[in-house]
Amino acid sequence: MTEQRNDVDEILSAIRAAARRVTVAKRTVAEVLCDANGHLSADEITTAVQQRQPEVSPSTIYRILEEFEELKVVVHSHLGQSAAVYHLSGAVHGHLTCEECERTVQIPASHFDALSKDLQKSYGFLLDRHHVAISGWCALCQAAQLKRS
Amino acid sequence: MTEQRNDVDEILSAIRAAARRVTVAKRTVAEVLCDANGHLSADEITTAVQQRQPEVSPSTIYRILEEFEELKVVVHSHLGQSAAVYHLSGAVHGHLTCEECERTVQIPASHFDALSKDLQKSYGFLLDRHHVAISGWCALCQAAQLKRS
DNA sequence: TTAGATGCAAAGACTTTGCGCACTT
DNA sequence: AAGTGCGCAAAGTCTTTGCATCTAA
Repeated sequence: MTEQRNDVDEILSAIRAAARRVTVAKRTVAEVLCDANGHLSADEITTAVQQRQPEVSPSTIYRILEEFEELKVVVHSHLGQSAAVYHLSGAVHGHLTCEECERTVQIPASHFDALSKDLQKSYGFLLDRHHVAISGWCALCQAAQLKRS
Repeated sequence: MTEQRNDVDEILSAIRAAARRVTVAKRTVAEVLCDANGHLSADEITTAVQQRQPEVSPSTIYRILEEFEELKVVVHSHLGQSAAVYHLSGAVHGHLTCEECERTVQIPASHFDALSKDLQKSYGFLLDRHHVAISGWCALCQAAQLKRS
């Protein structure tokens, strides 16, 4: 219940600024996203929202997430093989996903500074720092694999 | 019809080495993958295979691709928002996907050398060079956006 | 011969859409 | 009052699975 009122209010302001309507469902999604320190799948968001507002349907969650992305307050990425995950766009970071244990860790976007410059220079490509999702193997799974062989 | 016999044969050898069976469907999938210089979605692979062998069903394609991934001859990534794409693991490269036009370009894996070292050092994370998929905006869409504003 | 591979159809996971009512502004 | 937003249910897309049949080895 560590609602960061500031963040929630920022989202609600963005909604008003865009002349969209502030509803209970949107407010609750905003709260859930602010409470979560990491990324959540649409399904996890739905569950969390329904704990507070059981009437909210999954399709509404998707519509709200879509709206939040348009408003640039939320961002999603596709990690691993499964469903998309959503998080506040304020938290600029990359994702490292282990192909073995499927766990994901977040790292500061600064790790991608050099790569970003390189791609800009070589290909004119502007890297989306919110969206960086790297696959590989985490330290633990590497160690486990070594032990096995 | 530029079948690279070498690559195809390598795949077939890998199948035999794993005591799996070489079938018409597998051979055709291997040929399609070798013919394609880039990455293909499961659906595109199915279509291409069915042009040569109309009887092959989508589920078989998925099963074959799964087997090929186990054998480490094929790799898939999730680009953009849509379906997974598959390609030979021999072709080590990263993907840059434009969020605007959805186009993807391949770049040499060497661009990720520095990042790879950094992640290894900072997090013990071993980057999967086959799987790197970066989102952002291509030069053309950036230019178009500038013009608009 | 016989275990693995396939085709078909059905199920599953995730996401989007149509429609009429409800709620925000 | 006016029109956006919502719940519900159905459809859509991509992928997996069960089972009987077929086939490579």
